[in-house]
Amino acid sequence: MVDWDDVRYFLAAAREGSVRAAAKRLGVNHATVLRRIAQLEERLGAQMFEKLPSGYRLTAAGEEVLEFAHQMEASSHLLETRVFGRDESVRGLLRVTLAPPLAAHLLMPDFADFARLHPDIEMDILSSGELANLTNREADVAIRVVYDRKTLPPNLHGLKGPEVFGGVYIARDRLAAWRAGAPDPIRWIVISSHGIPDWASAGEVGAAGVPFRTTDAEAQIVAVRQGLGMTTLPCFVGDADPLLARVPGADLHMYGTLWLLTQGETRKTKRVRLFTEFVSRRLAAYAPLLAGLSISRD
Amino acid sequence: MVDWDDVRYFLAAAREGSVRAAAKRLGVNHATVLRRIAQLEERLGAQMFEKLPSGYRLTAAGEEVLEFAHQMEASSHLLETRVFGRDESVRGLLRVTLAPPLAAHLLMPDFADFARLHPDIEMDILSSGELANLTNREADVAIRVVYDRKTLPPNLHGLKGPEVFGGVYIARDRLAAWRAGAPDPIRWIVISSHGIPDWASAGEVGAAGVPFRTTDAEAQIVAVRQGLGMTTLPCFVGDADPLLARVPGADLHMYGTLWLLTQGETRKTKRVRLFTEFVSRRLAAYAPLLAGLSISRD
DNA sequence: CATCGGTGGTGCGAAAACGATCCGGATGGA
DNA sequence: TCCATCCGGATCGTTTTCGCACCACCGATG
Repeated sequence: MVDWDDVRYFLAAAREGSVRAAAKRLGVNHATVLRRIAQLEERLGAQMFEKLPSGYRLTAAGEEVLEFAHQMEASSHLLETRVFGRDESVRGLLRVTLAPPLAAHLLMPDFADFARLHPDIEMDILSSGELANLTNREADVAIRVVYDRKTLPPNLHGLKGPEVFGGVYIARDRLAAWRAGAPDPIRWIVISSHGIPDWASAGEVGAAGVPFRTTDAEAQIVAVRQGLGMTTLPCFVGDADPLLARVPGADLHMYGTLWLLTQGETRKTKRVRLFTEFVSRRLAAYAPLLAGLSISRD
Repeated sequence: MVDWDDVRYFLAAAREGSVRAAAKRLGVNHATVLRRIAQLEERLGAQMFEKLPSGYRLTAAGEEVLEFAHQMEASSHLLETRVFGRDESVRGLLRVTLAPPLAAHLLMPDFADFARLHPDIEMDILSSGELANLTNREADVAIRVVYDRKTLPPNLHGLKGPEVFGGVYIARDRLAAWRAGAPDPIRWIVISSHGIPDWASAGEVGAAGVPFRTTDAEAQIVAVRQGLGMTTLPCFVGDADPLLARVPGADLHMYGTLWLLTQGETRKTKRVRLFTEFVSRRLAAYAPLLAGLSISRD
């Protein structure tokens, strides 16, 4: 008899394209994936993959099997969401996925409040950066900034939040030094994968020199605080930071609209309802900050 | 993450209504089913069953889960049949040789199952009695009862199966009549070429009169059913026959060990591997019956 | 040409799952 | 009533599985 769980390993390997990547995603050792796939191939009596030096590639047989593996996965997800949706108790696990800056600079205190308010809810904040998939039951609630509503997955239920604006920021003392006539060039600080948004202009302060690149948002913010230059930041980050100031003359720009996303059955759960309503209220209170209206321009 | 294979155990328990029956069907220990279901319930965070003294009954949550478990099973079946149907090398002839009683009284339903599972395999059951020679390519697979392992041909690849025991049997109503004091002598029924095995004693029932001889095993069994006397039979024949009973006081005796024998090149072919693995699993499930443990001694 | 990060594959010791076995209790007949 | 036969559950060695540390190999990169 085929071990159904082997199909899960097969599916991961088929998605990731290599045994090691699949193992990383599954949170197990790559040798385990290797063995489970070998076992599945043995029990099915057919090769699912071509074992290339560059990784695993599906054979024709594997392609056909993949279709039914997806079916099994879909049923498995339905099974889990169904039983989760039945759970009306406040106790239990609640997994929230959101962008790291939202967690670190805005909502973490509110999450803490919520956790104190409901000690029986085990909270799991997934802000590693990857978009957790609600349909795959990797999270129960997603908080995302969406620019075009049409890009929202149609199977998710969305609760609309405030709009998010961003601006161009620089360290306060750096700005003062520039006004005092300091000659050092002011550089653009950008996240490597992003580049300089086309809407960002340097305002009255001219940017010069080569860009300074960081890999993540936190390093970017620290770099700006150090006075290396200026960068684009969401207003709720820049305006809330006492060490930063907006670059005069630089315009704000709408990043998008915040959405609280929930999925199918889990939406009915009491703890999901409690959480979304709680966060929705807090977000409404943050609306001016998010829109960049919390400070007067200078 | 939920272990998909746990769903398989859940499904079996839901179908059978008890952990032990599910374990029997799955061919595992009942403690295993117990653990897997407990694990599934823990990971889903909900009870699937009411644990009644009379067995497991599905809860409302379990009923809902059952539907998707069925979906997973259906996908799993499709997955397996697809990969089997895809495998061109499964087509072809498969010749199996085994002793007639094994075919007639034990394995024929399993052969039928295998044939239904693999409609493209043309099966040839050689149970005429003569020992087909694997080395001479008269058969692809041999199922034999071997007493001394050293008598196995060294060039054959053997897959060891359960041990086979035999006992002394008599018709139930004949036994009852004897207990009631019927004066008719109880005769030994033997196959002409065999005689009475030296390990066979009449137990509490004394044997009298001349032996009754038959030429083949089927006639021997029919004769015993008619109440002519008692005879030695493999337990999987005698215990499975509702008209027969063991002679009280007569001991069991080991006939030997079942072996699944394959030869050289044919062993590598898919249909041979499929068949041997299939039969091996079935044989493992028959182990208690073959060992004479399927009924309590009387 | 050396290095470095990626791949699949392989032994070995630790850890988890398993099977065998026993137990207490419910249940249905003799 | 007593006994046999189910049931779920707990315990205890044993087997299987897993994670870890390696290895060889390939390709890109400096």
